[in-house]
Amino acid sequence: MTIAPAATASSILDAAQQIMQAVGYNGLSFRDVATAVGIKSASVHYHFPTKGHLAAAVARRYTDRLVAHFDAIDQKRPDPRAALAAYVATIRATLEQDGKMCLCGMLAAETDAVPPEVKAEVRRFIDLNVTWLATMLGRAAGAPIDSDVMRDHAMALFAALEGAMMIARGAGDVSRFDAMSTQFGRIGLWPQ
Amino acid sequence: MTIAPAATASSILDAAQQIMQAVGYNGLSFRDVATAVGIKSASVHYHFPTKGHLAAAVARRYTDRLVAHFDAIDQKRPDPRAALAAYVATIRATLEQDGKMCLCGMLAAETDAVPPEVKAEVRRFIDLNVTWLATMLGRAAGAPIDSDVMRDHAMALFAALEGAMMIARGAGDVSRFDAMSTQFGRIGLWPQ
DNA sequence: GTCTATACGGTGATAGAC
DNA sequence: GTCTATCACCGTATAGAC
Repeated sequence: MTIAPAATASSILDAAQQIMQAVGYNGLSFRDVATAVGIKSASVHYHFPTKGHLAAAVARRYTDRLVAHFDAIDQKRPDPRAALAAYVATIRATLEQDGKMCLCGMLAAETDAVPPEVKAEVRRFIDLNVTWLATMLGRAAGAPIDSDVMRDHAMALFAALEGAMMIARGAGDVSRFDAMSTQFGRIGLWPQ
Repeated sequence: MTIAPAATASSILDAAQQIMQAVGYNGLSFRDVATAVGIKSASVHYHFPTKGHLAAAVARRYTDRLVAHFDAIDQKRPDPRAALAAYVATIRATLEQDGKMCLCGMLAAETDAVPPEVKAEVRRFIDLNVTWLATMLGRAAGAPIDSDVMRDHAMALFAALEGAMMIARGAGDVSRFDAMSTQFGRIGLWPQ
């Protein structure tokens, strides 16, 4: 009986994700991943044959974890306002972890440099966020969910938060994210 | 008398900017720039000794053009609402040009992979946008300009628009930018 | 200013030993 | 599963001819 069947693969995904959130798909290299894990680059190829496979696997796990996170929020926070606050807090935590970008925001910016498998995962990530946010906004408003306006509103909120991560990073001051998300709330981009 | 003293340098900047808006700093290579211009990579090095110099020059010109654009808007559109509408239209035009990112949004995402000279230019770009937007928002509101809240609001608006570019690209549907900017306006992120 | 030639490390990827 | 060895290529950068 194997205790950790895919421990190395998991470590590889961890390292690759961290690198991609810092320097993007183009900045990812098998050598750096291998060094971070403590193996050689050939061993990384054993687990993930190509860079496209590796990046897609990272993005897939990232999105799967988001789904699990949504489930947890839905269970713990029945109030849509509390759920949205928890969502924003999660994004903030990502940024605070050493000033990292959202993985899918980074890949969205790099879209033209990224293989199709990865692009598909980025779209899935965006869709899941928009759908969940639309549901929460709909509940908070008491309006029917999934209307076109709700989805547009949800996408606008999602994009605003992703943009705030990006600009806070670019400004070299992660704390500015808070100032921006406060404004989003104050203006009514999301209900509080 | 030289008619075009720096025609090649200018073409190099054009090509480098286009590439960076598509695939970022990490995706930029001297070879690709040289091919696009129709020269050899050694000739690119003659004009811009290192990649850092080249990228910083691209970013500097990009920001200088923004300043000129602001001056033009200020002259032609005394009404702050009209000025803001012109600003949003400019961003939209950037995105529609073959689905490209804002150069500085791209570099902001890539921040950890970018040399300090370039980072400084990105910060200048952000500051200029925030300052100008704060001025316009202040005028539109009739409130005193440059208050802290105005700057936070301006930065939130700027980040939201940058995020909308990024997510529209990632979603593979540039037209979604319009849906999002409409929402920003509807909600009151900027006065209309 | 632009070229050819070249140096030299990084990079994705594979073959084959252990 | 992981290693060593190797590959062909891409990348930045420089020297020196024209």
